[in-house]
Amino acid sequence: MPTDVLLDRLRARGWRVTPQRRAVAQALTGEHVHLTAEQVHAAARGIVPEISLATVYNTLNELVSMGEVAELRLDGSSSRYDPNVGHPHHHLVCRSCRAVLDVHPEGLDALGLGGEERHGYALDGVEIVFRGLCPDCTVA
Amino acid sequence: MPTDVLLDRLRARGWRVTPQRRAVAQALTGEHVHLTAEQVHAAARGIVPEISLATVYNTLNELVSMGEVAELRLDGSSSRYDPNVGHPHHHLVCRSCRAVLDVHPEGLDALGLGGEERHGYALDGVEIVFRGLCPDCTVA
DNA sequence: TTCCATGCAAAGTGTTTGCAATAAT
DNA sequence: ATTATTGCAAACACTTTGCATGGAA
Repeated sequence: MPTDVLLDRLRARGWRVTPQRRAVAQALTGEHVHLTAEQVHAAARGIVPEISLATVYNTLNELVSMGEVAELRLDGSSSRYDPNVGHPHHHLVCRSCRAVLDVHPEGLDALGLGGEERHGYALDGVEIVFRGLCPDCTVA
Repeated sequence: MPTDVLLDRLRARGWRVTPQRRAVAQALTGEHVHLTAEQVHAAARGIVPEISLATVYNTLNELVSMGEVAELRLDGSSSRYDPNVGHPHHHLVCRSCRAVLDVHPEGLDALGLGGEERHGYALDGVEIVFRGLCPDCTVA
């Protein structure tokens, strides 16, 4: 059974654990976490002051391609990183301050967003992106 | 009553119409159109060879802030531009070749994607982004 | 001891901007 | 004639990469 602790999962995959990587993993812990690379860097520097931004990017990219972290391009110029891949969810973004919250699928009624899961937001738009393989790519 | 022709709507708003802008508007015509700025540039150069990429970007940004075109950040590094704002819709993206299709809301059953609207894709993921104002920003 | 991860700095993208020349109204 | 738009090139922000050093296993 897979542990719930990111670092253990990574170690199990033969990841070489370094202080820098531990710091990045630590920054990416919790719910409603959607940090930019810059923000991860800032948080990680609080633990390992000499960590470079390049290392943060390298680490984030690995985590994403391992499927341990999701990369979100919600808007703006930079990607956000969401560690909460174990429990599928969607996102609620404030048009003004850009605050991002997780919304859980059970909270969806049809395509609206019911009580609790609306988190008090005044909704004015929904964007849905379906992913998959197109007919051509399914053959190949 | 608002015309269906983009250029007429723009003129009605007091837009100064130039050959370059006409070319951009023309490139952004049709359904299932989700071009990158580079692609719009290429298409527009077919009509006005001397149009610069900067002008394409300037024009696209105006169209977006006028609400006449939607900017999509589906994945990859660059934005895509979708002129089909009159008829709200969602998107279907191929993980392999990145083909993008419009899917119409009526085609959604719950959060799946029914027959016709599945366009033959083998689905393996859905991302939903809700937009609105958070409680703090609603007050302000 | 082996090999991988790190930091740095340079290079790369995609996008934006300042400015003088030009064209739409 | 007036004022906005254009093209160019430089500037920008974010991200990636090459390479020598250092550290994890």
